[in-house]
Amino acid sequence: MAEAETKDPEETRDFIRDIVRADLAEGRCDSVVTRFPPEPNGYLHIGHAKSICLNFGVAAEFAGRCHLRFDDTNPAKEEHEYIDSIQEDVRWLGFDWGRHIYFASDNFETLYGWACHLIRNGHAYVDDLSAEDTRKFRGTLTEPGKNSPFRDRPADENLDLFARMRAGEFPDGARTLRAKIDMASGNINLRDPVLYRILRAAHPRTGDSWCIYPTYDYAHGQSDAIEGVTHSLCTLEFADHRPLYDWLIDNLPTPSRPRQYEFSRLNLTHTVLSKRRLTLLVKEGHVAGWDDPRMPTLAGLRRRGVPPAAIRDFTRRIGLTKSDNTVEVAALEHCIREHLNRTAARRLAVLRPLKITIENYLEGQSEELEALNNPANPDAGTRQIPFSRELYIDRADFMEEPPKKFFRMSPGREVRLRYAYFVTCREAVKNEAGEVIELRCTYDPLTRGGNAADGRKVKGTIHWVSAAHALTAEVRIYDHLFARPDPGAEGDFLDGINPQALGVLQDCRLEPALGEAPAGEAIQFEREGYFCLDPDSKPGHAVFNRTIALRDSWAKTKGGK
RNA sequence: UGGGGCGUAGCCAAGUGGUAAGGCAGCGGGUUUUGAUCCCGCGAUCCCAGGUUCGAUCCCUGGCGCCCCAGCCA
Repeated sequence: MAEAETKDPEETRDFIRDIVRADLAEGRCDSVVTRFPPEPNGYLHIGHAKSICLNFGVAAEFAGRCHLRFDDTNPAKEEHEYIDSIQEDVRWLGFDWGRHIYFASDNFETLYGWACHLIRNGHAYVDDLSAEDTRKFRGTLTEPGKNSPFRDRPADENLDLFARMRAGEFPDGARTLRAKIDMASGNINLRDPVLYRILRAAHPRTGDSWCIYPTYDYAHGQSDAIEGVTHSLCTLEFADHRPLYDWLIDNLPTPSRPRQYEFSRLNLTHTVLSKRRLTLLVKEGHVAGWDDPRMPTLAGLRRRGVPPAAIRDFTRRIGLTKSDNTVEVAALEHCIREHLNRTAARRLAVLRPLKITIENYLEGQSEELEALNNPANPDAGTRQIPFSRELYIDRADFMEEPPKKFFRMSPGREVRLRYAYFVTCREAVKNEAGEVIELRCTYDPLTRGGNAADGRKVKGTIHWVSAAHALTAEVRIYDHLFARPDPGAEGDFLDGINPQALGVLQDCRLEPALGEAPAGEAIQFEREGYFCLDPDSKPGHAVFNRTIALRDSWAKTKGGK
C-alpha cells in the first residue's frame, strides 16, 4: 500500500538514467554497477539521501547492484563511530548493499603497486617540496605553475624513495608522490596532483600498518575500477577532477573502465548541509548531538519521526539535474505530511491544558466514547476514550473576546468536543492575576458522539482529554534550526540559529490509549500535528517529539490580520 | 586575465525547431465531527541582444549573471 514507489525505469527520468539506459541499450556495459562512497568522518544527512537514493535506485531499476564503499583514505578525520552510523542510516533509509560492502583501505596494497607502475612509466615522482612550496609552485587560477625541481628524478630513485616513504623513513609531510601531468594546465587538478602523503595516524581499519595514504583522487577511481563500478555518480564539484580520474584509469592496469558523471548537490532552506557546519553544530554543542531532531541528519530525521519513505519520495520529487538549486523545506515537509497522513493513528492530546468542568455532568460519573483511529483508513479500527465531568482543552481553543471567524470556545458559545458532546461555555473563572484558570460549561446529553438529535450544527470541533484519566507527558516542539532561509548568507551562520527551534511543553495531557505508544511510531495528535515517542522517555515520564505540525490556515488568517 | 558547470514561474523541474508537463509554495472556492485531509480553479515576454528560419525556449554568434576549483580534505 505504501508502495507508491517505482521500480520501473520508465517512471523516473533524469539525465543520469538516460545515460545508463543508453549505455545498456548500446552495449557499452552489460549491467549497471553503482556505489555510494561516503567518507566516514561524519553522519549522513538528507543531501546524502539524494545520492543514496540515486545510486541504489538506479541499480534497482536497471537490475544492477549498488555497493556501499567507504572512502577511508584520511585517518586523521575518520572514526569507527561513523562507519557504524553510516551503515545504520543507509539501512534505515531502506537500502541493502547485500555482501557488497567495501573499503578503499582494502585496496591499499594494490594502490601501492599501481603507484610503482606509474613511477616506472614516468607518470609519477617523489617530490621533496614542503606543503607550502608545493602551493607556491602550483601557480594561481590565472597563472601557470612551475615544475618542481624534483620532477625529473629517475624512476629507480623514485621507486627507492617511495618505498622508504612507506617504510617510515621520513617525517609526516616531508615528501609526497605526485602524478606527472602538466603544471601549466588550466585545470589545477592536473598540475601534478598529490597521490600519496606521509601521515602517521591510526586508521580505523588498517591501524598503524601504513604511514602513507593515497589521496581521494588516487583512491577513488581505482576503487571504482576494482569493484567493477560502471557509473560513478558524484556531485558537481568533482567535475574538474574527471580529467584526472580518466588519466589515472588510462595509465593504470585497472580491470575495468568506470565513467564518472556529476549531478548537483541538494541545498535546503532553513538548514545547513555541509559536513563542516554540521560537525561544528555538534562539536560546539549548539545541538544535542548528531541525532538531535532539529538536525537534517538522517539520524536526526529518524528521531524526529520522519518516515524513510517520505525522504525517498522527496528525493524523487526534487529531480536530478546539474543546476544549482535550493529546495524549500516546505517541499520536504509536504512529503512528510503526506506519508504520515496516510499511516499515522489519531489520538487526542492537550498540549497546553485548560481545565473545564461540565456542570451538568454527574460528579464521579464517566463513560467511554468511540473514536476512529484513522478516518482516512477504516481498517485502522476504533478505540474507546473516557469522558467525565472534568476535562482539559487547549488554552488556544478558548478566547474570552473572540475575533470574527474564531470558531472555538468562548463565553456563551457552543462547540463540539470531538467524538463526545456539544458543550457551551457558561463562565470563565479567573485568578487574582486575571488569568483564566478554568471554564465552567454545560453539555447537551442529546449530542452524544458529536451529532445533535435536532440536527443543529456547530462551527467548531475541539479536542479534549478527561482530567482523571489523562496521562501527563513532555512534548518537544521543533521549528526550523535556522530562522533565515539562507543561513550564513551574511555573517556567521551560527548567528542565525533559531532560538525557538526547540520548545518544551512539560505538562501535556494525553488520552489513555497513548500509554501504549511504541517508540518511533508516528501518531497524529488531532488538530496539532504528528508526533512520536522519543528515546528520552522513561517509565512514568513520556517524551514526545513533534515531527511536524498539521497545516494551519487559521494561524495564517490570524497572523495575517 | 585560466579551467569547469549552470541559467524555463517565489522554489524544484519536464520539454524541444511549430508556438511552455508536473510538483511545492501562494491565492480563491467546495466538502468536512481534525480551521487537517480531500476536491476544483488561478500564474511564464523560457537571462539579454543580434542572426538563421515560414516559424526559436530549442540552432548560430556575441554578451550578461550565478556556482565550483589554487588541501599533502573528500
